[in-house]
Amino acid sequence: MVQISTLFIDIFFSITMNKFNYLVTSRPTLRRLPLYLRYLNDIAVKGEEYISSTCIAKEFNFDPTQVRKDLAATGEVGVARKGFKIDTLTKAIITFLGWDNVNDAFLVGVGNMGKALLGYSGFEKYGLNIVAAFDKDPEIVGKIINDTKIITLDKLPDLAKRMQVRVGIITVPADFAQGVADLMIENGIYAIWNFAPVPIKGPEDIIIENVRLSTSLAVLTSKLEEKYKAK
Amino acid sequence: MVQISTLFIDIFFSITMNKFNYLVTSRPTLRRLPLYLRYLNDIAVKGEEYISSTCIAKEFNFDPTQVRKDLAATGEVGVARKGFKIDTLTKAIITFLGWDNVNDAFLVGVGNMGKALLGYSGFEKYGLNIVAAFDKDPEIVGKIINDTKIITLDKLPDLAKRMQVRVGIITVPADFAQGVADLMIENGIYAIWNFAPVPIKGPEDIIIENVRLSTSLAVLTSKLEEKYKAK
DNA sequence: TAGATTGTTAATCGATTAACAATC
DNA sequence: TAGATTGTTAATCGATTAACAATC
Repeated sequence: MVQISTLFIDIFFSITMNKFNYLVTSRPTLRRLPLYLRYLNDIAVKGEEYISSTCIAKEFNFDPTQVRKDLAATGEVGVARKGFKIDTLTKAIITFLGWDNVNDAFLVGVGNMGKALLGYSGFEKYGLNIVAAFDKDPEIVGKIINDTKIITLDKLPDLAKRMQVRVGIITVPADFAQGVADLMIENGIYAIWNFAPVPIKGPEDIIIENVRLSTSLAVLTSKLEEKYKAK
Repeated sequence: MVQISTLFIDIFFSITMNKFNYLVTSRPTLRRLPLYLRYLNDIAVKGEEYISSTCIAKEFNFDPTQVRKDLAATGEVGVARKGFKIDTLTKAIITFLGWDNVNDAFLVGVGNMGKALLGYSGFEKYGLNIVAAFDKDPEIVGKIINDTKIITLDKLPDLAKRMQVRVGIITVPADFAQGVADLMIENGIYAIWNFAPVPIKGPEDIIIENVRLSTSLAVLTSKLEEKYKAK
């Protein structure tokens, strides 16, 4: 399988093409919360008990008010003069993001990107548990990568239904992405994390996150352009 | 090397931590342009000569005015009643994004993610040419992946200076990311595409794009949460 | 008490959308 | 000409930032 070409024609920003957009929390906030979480982890190690919004804001060059508003979204309340209790705040963010509810996930496409994702054992931290990986290539089927067995794609429908899997990860080449997505949706998967370089589409009630590298690259290269011009 | 753990603790949205922010064009526009580009490619194949903003907007569920404003940023002008000439518009976007100026790039960290990036041969399309890859692991050094030779990291300073490389791609584990970034910056690299799960920092004039998966995942999982709650 | 920090309301800023005259 | 589409100006919308009283 020519897996990798899949991945990087396009990546780096998630746009949900669907109108499943009744997000209570704004996207910017949702994007910042994981940043805070990592920072909280860093400082928790140092033995601190409280952290102020001012302090978090400084770390990321954000506005303290913005940080407080973001944190308010999680329901956590701070203490005047002290700030936020690190351990409960951490838990609040994790709960808010749904990272304490583990979701079983299927991954389809065991190319380079698929392998990279399988190799990463930290997804549980984010509430994602890849229970099976699928591919069409008989060379790969049957192998075990990072404790995950590679299964032939034909078995996905049956397994998805029996295991009640809700999340699908797509790491196949562009041409197959929509087909795999359709197959997933047909079989009860309703949240799709798409790493293929084409955005996939689905019914409005399906949650789709398209990962794009090209978007990231566009920001980088256009800044480079401006820098060249400035010289 | 435990490469993969690097990658996916965190990804999926690019935040430049630096204040190198005199972007003439807004980030939202910059993120949409690559989408248009892909769409233009799709329809160019069908033999159309002109495309209207209305039509592009429909494809992405955007507002036609927004599309026109985005396209205006590239300097391309449309024709009333017809729309935009597909081939010149395509070129205008590519030029605007700087994707026609090929930048030589170094990649550091040949783990799963590094390999995935090396395996993807389409970066030239985005103005990126990975000329060398570096790693510390003697097992990998000397091997050739997708026509790119893996070189020992010690040689980076010398080569970066001699080859005048400006762009660095970081695909090492979290703990090494900042160190690699510092090494790059010391040796004249001033644009860094960081795939490590920790944001890297640098002087204000250094262009840094941090790729985060966790951000993408946060949007996905929080939507899942809301969906569960709704039920 | 004094003062840092919270939570909240109001002001600002920027991006999206609406309105519309000009064009081909 | 008629009418779809452009480019642009104005209105709206939403997110960020400022201001500040309440708190510990």
